[in-house]
Order: sequence, then structure tokens, then C-alpha cells
Amino acid sequence: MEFNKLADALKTLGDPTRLKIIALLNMRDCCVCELVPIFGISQPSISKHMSRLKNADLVTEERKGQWVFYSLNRAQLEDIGFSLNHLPDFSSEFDELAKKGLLVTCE
Amino acid sequence: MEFNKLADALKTLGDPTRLKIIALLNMRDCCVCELVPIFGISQPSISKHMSRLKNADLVTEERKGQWVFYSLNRAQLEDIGFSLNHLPDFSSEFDELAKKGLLVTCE
DNA sequence: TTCTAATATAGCCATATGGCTATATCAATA
DNA sequence: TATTGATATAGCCATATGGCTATATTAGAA
Repeated sequence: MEFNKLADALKTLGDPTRLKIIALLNMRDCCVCELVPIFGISQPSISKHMSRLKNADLVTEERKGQWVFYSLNRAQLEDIGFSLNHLPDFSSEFDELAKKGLLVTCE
Repeated sequence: MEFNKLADALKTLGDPTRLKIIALLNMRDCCVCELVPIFGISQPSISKHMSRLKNADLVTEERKGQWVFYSLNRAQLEDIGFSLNHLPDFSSEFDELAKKGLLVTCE
């Protein structure tokens, strides 16, 4: 792992929105349209965050039909020495989504 | 650990200069006048970085005579889930300092 | 007390960043 | 094919950031 890439990965994690996205992905893969109502910011803003996370190799993407699902790259998180165990539990966000019928289940 | 403080600590680590300072402090406590020649940036710039690291509780300071020595706050690094084991070895920087007679030893 | 070395603070500037709206792209469906 | 829903990209704007110089502060030495 090149040093500047390590620093960039940490900087990328160091934004509250992106860090919470990481915490959410730790529980369940997500697509952009699920994250938008959770954060209450615009779809392009979420897309930009995902792009940045992807660029730092912290997440991977997989298209499923019209959705793009994002997953944690746990190997990369391991490589930069970051442990997910210290992140808060945001599972209630998914309960909220489910209540509103906004959970996207695929396959 | 409050979530925004966690994010701020990661963001603070995510600057190459500060991350290298953390790696250096992992080997040996340092004062500002040692870090200046290592990084080749101005003394106020180093001071500002130390101030930011201190503000994120990542380091502590202790004045010893005219010097201020900075130490890692290992408990805080533990709390944010960051492991020092993945940082490169920068011990040669101290060898260089020693060669130039710039190592500050106190007590 | 006066001078010097180490450190911190103030304030400037160019760049990066995180939000936004508008628009393009891509996949599924009518 | 035409439309609709999901996502990405382009480009704007206000704020944060990391460098700098100038200056203040603090501690030790002359």
C-alpha cells in the first residue's frame, strides 16, 4: 500500500457522510437510491461520495438491473489498518427505510 | 466516542504530512524543531499540524525546557479503530537527523 | 535584564471539498 | 420506439485547508 494512497483512504473515510455510508455498508449492500433518503442530500451528492469511496478502493460496485449496489472492500479497510468495530450501529436507518417501503431488494 | 469526532480524527490522519508525523511519533517522541527539517516545510506549518493533531486528541504535548515534545495518544488511536501496524518504517529520517546533529535529546 | 532559540498565533492566498441544479447515460418497461 | 427510473457527470458556489510570512510568546543563557 503506497503511503499517499493510505492517507487518501483515511481522508476519504474522514467525512461524516462517507463514514456513515461505510457503517451502513457494513450491515448491508446499498444502492444510491436507498442512501438518498437516509442522508437527505441530493442524489448527485451521494453519487459523488460513492465515486470518491470507489476511487479510494474502499467500496466496489455491481450493477443489478437498473440499480448499482455498493459493497465494502473489507480487504482494503484491513490494509489501511481501519477496524469497523468502532463504528456506531445505524441499523435503525434500515428500519426507517423499510417502514417507508424504500428498501431495495434485488434477486 | 462521538461520531463526528471519530470522523474528524480520521480526516486529521488523512493528510500525508500528519500521517507521517504519526508514524514518526510511533517510534519516538518529537519536538517541532526536529520535524521541520524532516518535512522541509515552515515551522508555523508544522505547528499548525501539531495543533490540529492535538485538537483531535491524537497526540499530547509536554513542555521540557524550551522544547515542546509531542507523544502519540495511543488510547485515542485505539478508540477510533486505527492500527499503527500498517504504517511504513520511517526510522531512516531519525538517522538523517542524527547525522546532521539535529536530534533533540532531553533529560 | 537582554538576547536568542523554540513554539504559537494571525492573517494571506491558492486549491480542494461538499453541497447544489441541470443534464447525460443506461436499463427496464409500456 | 418512447418513456420512466436510477445513476453519473458537468459545472457553480461557499467554506475548509495547507502552505506561506510576519509577529507574539515563552524559556534558557549571556
